[in-house]
Amino acid sequence: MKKELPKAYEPQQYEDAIYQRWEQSRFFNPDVCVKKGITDKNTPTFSIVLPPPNVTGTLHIGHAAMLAIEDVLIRYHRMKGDRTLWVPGTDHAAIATQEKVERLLWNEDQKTRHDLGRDVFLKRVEDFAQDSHDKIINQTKKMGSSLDWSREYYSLDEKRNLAVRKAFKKMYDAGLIYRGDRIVNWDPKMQSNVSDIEVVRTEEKTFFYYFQYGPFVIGTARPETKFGDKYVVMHPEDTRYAKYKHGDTFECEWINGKITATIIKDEAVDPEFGTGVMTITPWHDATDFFIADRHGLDKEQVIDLNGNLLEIAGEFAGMNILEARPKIVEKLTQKGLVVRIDEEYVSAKATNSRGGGLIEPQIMKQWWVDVKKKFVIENSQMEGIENGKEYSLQEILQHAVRSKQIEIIPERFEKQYFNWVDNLLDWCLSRQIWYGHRVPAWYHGDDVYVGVEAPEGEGWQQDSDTLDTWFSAGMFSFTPLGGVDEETDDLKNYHPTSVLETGYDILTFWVVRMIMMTTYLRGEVPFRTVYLHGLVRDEQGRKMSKSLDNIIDPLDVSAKYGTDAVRLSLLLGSAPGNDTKLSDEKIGSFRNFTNKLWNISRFTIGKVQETSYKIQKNIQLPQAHTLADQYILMKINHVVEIVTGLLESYQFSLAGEQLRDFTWGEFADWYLEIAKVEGNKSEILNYCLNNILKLWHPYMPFVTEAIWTEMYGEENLLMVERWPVFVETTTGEAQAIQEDFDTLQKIIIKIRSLRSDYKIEPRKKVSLVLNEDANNIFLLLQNNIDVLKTLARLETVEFGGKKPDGAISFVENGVEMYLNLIGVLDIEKETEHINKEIATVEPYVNSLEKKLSNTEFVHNAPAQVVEQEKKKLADAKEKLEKLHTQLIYLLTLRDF
RNA sequence: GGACUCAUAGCUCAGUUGGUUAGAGUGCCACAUUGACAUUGUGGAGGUCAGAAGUUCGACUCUUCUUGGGUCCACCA
Repeated sequence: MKKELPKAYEPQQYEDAIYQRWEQSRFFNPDVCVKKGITDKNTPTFSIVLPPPNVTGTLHIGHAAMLAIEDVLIRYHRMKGDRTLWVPGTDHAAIATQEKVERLLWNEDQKTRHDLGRDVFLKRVEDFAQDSHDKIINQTKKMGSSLDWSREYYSLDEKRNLAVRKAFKKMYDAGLIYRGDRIVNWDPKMQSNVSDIEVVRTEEKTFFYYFQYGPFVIGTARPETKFGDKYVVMHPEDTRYAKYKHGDTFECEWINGKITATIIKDEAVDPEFGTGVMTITPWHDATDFFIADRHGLDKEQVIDLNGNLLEIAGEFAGMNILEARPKIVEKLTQKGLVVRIDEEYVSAKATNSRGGGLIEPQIMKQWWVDVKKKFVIENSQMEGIENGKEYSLQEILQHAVRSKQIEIIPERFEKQYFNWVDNLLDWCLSRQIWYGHRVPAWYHGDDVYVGVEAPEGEGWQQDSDTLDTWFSAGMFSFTPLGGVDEETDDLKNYHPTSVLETGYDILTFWVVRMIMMTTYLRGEVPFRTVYLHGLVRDEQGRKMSKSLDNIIDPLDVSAKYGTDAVRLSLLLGSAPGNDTKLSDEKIGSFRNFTNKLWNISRFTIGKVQETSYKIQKNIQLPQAHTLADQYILMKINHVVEIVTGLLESYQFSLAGEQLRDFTWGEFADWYLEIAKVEGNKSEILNYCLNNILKLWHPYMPFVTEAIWTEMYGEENLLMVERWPVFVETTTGEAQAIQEDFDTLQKIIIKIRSLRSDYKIEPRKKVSLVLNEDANNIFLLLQNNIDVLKTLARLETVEFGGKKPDGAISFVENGVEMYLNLIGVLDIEKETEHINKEIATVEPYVNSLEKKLSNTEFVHNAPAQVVEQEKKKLADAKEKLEKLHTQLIYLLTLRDF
């Protein structure tokens, strides 16, 4: 016989040891499960590749939410018997990690990466990354994540690097990757180009200047770019400027003397904005760049890569642009060319989301993915994409989701997906940072060689640029399982993966790129389902950030409340794709529930051990002896069905709430209380607890495993037990049980409520009398008389009696009942009570009568609904009648 | 400028093809507590479902508009 469990669950005493047992079992690896006969090798597979956390530090609570959701899916599928694989990894996060280390380097040593040189700097980044990696892995394990560590990968390791080089070469050979001069987002601070989605725009108040430019007045927020402006552009339909013709030239006085300007008509100009006329700076503005491109105009560089003015600026050459701006305006003022200045102008300032450098557009040679170029596909396994036909990457992206070969949950994010994909622009791949995969291109004179390996011969030099981190990330559905052009068992078994679970904030960064890269390289989708979760915010709904000091560290709260409580607080009370608010209080309330489950188990096990019954692990549906037994067995079966359905449809919050309501509300508050009365329930208690632990395991792996160990010993792991199976029953039977139990519950609650209203001491027992028309529930109450008496604290129950003097009446299921409260009945109070109840029932009856007398309702509504309403009316009327009788009785009493 | 999303009890949220006297958790109030449960139990108060119009026999649910939060996209100099 085992020892009694401790009174309270202390997570710290169990969690680490349990995780170790899981790891030592090696059951996180599906191959081991098959080998040990736990999983059948012919069952379906279920696979997830963990979105690899960036090695930029430690995990935040958002990662913990991601781990919790994925672990629920994984543990559920593993228990269901699927060959279940969850692959861990970490991401080098090129730009983010380099920026972080550069910042540290500057703060600690006041040095830049250039002071150290490429090799030394990279060593420093790698050390930092390694340190981050180790912390992240520890945290991930602490959260209970059942990841297959034998398959762990790093986005910058040798295998992933080979995949990057192969993919690049393949796409280059197909003409999908090209090198070209385009306008890019240059960050002078980081000395790198960044992609459009890495740029954030914030509104900022600036001055907006109106300058005289020949016969025109032009507006600009950036006078420092205007040196080279020699084209003046207006809308072709703008009647104000109809007399000027496209291509006309004129001479005018400008910043550094006379220039010749050319008139250009282009629809990109908004006649409503400013004066409807502008000059363009194609080298430093994207709009201007495209205008210049359309008309074949000259492009001249004005600002260098450090943000300083070039020779073209004359006396301002070498000056930083921000320093030069007021001086240029001053000079133009002296020349009488400033018309006016709008000081309240709001413009969108572009900054690098990593590091915050001010973006200065520049024309530069970079590597790009051409998303619109058609290519002949040869490896397609996708429906609707035929081999030998031509498609562009963009078309395949559209098709994959439109044809539902990839399902996005919640569905509304499909709109965001298409909004992005339909307007897709070429993807700029190259970055001038050092940390990351190198562009696999080599130069020798004017020759460019793109390949997996460096070319033979002297004098070749590798491109110094690195690749956008999302280029390698775009292959993460398959590179952890096998390489490009390589068929491994893992790829055969686990790819496409079942679901990509990630935050909605990286739908465009990552999800789109994964679909693009994988459909091209493998001819199949990377995953079947995309499940997007929301962001975790603080209790006031703000984003968590260091500056607000509102960060909740998963390790802190895990130590304080236990990992299971943290997981529950992240899983419950949130909807897919919606942000959730988290607070200490919320986690605390789930810690309470964890402890409740512990005590439920403690009591249940104790109860069973009082009898000669021996606890079983594999237990069939037991025989019910009482209504309560029938009820709880029916209920647990029902919960299995509901929870399984909700998990299958990714409704983690609802599934958890259903389980909690069942466990706390039905099982603990009712069934266990009844079990104390009825006794002799070892088998059913064993059955219930067994199933409850299994159902909770995906949500609360530690406490359930700890209890399981107490019940069945160290040699059994709940983690690989079989998920409960829903048993088909006749619905009529279940409904009858439900109705009977409902009636019993309602009577007990009513009596408790009356006792509370009349301030009857909990210890004091009272008597219940049911009048003579109690036939319909006579048997029900007779059969459950002990339960009724104990839970409602009744001395006696008398059937078919008359109303005792001084008793209060109530109606339940059409039966009038009297609670004998001799000496405590307060006529005034009771009158008030009844009146209050009448006041709620009367309008209800009226509304039902009105509804049913409405012939349109009776004709148009389905017969079933009409019947339902009729029954409601009959019940309510009966109740109202009895309330009136009671009221009259009270009035006669008062008259005495 | 184009979209998306949210608005239900003090707080956090359910409410899935339109038919409920609108629910839960938490907080609050009252009572109880050697009892599996420091972290418990029982009971209670608390909502014109943001506002307006429409469709319908019937709207928290569908449509349109308004108001107020949040988010994404976009080359307004």
